[in-house]
Amino acid sequence: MAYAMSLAVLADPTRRRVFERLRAGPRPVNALAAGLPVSRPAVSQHLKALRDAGLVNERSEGARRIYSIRREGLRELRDWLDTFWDDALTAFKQEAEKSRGAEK
Amino acid sequence: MAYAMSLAVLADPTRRRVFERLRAGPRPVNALAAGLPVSRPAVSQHLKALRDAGLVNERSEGARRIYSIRREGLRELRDWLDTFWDDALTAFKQEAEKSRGAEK
DNA sequence: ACAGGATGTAAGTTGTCACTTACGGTAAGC
DNA sequence: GCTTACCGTAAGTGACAACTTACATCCTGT
Repeated sequence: MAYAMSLAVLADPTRRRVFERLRAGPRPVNALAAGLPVSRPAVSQHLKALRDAGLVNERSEGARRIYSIRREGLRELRDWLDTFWDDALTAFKQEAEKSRGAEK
Repeated sequence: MAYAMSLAVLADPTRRRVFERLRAGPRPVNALAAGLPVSRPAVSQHLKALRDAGLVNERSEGARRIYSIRREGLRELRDWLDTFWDDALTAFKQEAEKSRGAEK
């Protein structure tokens, strides 16, 4: 059920840009917001959403909050996508298709 | 860039339910809309969105329009997800982390 | 040709959400 | 202590998108 939240959270372009920036390594909010066309509070809100979805980790370092990618949070979404490649399912689908008749 | 559209399209719960129903095989709009808490036109609109994103195929069979999953449409999203597991990237990230010292 | 079923599309409404500004809190430096 | 930087949160606003109803279109029987 968590893959639904991952999809919803990653669907927003700005939020996705923040998430992708974290691929280069852990970053404080300042660095994540720099250069983006939105305000820093907006980035904070996006980070909260990412955190609630389990997609990022948060760690305090003095006055800074360091965010980093949490790969585990992506696993459910990945698994869900894989269900569309499942062999048994594909076989069933092809069989149903074949026994159907003609196309177009 | 197509993975962005896939994310946006699959983020909607109702649209995702329609898409998941197609796992059982090709279906006409009628069958897809049956039992859903929304009207049939709503399902039609969702199918258009899925089609524009390349996630489903459409085939005419008499008066019916038969929709089916198009797995190719999911590949970019799948590849994008994989970039977060990429080994070379992880190595780079760990190295950058190690040789850090100064940031900002 | 007409009726009925199946589907796409137009137009309008409403809720949600991403954004902004303003403010509060904490940590580090002078 | 005071100031400044860093960050989260509250409140309000505007745009978009998912939905509805109504209508247009195409196909199939009779």
